[in-house]
Amino acid sequence: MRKPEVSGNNNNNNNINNKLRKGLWSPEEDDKLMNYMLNSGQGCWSDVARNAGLQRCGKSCRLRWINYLRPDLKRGAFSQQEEELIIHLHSLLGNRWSQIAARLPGRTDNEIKNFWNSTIKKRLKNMSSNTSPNGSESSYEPNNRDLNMAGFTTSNTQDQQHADFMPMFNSSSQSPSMHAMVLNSIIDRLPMLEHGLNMPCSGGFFNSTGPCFSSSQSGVDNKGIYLENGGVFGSVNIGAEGDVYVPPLESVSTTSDHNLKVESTCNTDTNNSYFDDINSILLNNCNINSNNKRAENRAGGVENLFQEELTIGEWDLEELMKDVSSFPFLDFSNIQ
DNA sequence: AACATGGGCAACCGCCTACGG
DNA sequence: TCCGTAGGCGGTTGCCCATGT
Repeated sequence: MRKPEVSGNNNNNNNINNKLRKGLWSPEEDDKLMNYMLNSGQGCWSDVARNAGLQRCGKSCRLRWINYLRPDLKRGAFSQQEEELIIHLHSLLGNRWSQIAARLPGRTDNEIKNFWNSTIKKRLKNMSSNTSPNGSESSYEPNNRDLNMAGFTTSNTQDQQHADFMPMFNSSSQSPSMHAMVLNSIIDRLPMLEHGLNMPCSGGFFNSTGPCFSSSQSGVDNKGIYLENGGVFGSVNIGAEGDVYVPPLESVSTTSDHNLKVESTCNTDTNNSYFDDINSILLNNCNINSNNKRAENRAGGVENLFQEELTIGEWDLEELMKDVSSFPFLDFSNIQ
């Protein structure tokens, strides 16, 4: 965070640029940007800044909108399910925060990045040091190896299968374009969380079925505030008092026509989905009610995890490419 | 009560890419 | 083909606040 300030070191002769503000956004600025975006929709961000009467650069407006003002933001603490999915996705994608964020509706890349750096990384590091006293402390970067160190041990076979999958990201023999194609294909098939009350329906994500950014409060109809203005997104989950409603994440599912389908209730006491088991390991010694059944199922759950990835790894490229375009995943790049 | 410390997170920075002229 | 501009993204900074001493 930074104190609001007026940028005075700009050599640009443009008067506007000379008075660009930096630092924290005031409520008035937020109002201006919010009103402009709701009324006019998004155009060129520098135009947004200018037309909204903001003495901010376009980038700053974009960031403020994406990370704070966007009505579909969930905010609040990350649920366990979200946390587990982040860990899982990070193990596959690394620091591709935007890709990870695309699988967690209502979460921003910045938010996830911060969460990872402040919470998960620290936790994994602690567990790493606990599990392997001789482990090196320097240049720590949680990855699959760290997850293994932290208890994600698998049979040799499955480990190898997992390893067989991951080199797709590392192979130096692939051309960059092929590399990107394969990566994007796989990324597009990763599981994503859905809003508990906004399950994908006929029109895709963010359609209006749940308590939304209701017309009674916002003056926009529930067809989606930006859909009409250029297809930004449909209605969103905002709580009754304007608070962001954090719906229970009932399930993780990648909709009907996908091979990859993971269902998991968000209950730390139930079932042995792999998310639950990851959690039981990562949150080892934490205050989670783990029953005996869960303990017994840990190993099996981890196997499930890698079995899941094995399933991904077994898809052939043709099949991947065939289905890529059919995915209804929310792509925030389309709304910016 | 005062001060020190560390965590959380909003915002900025710099680089890269896409795109239009 | 080159160049300028805007958008996108990951890394980093620095302030606020809770907690500890």
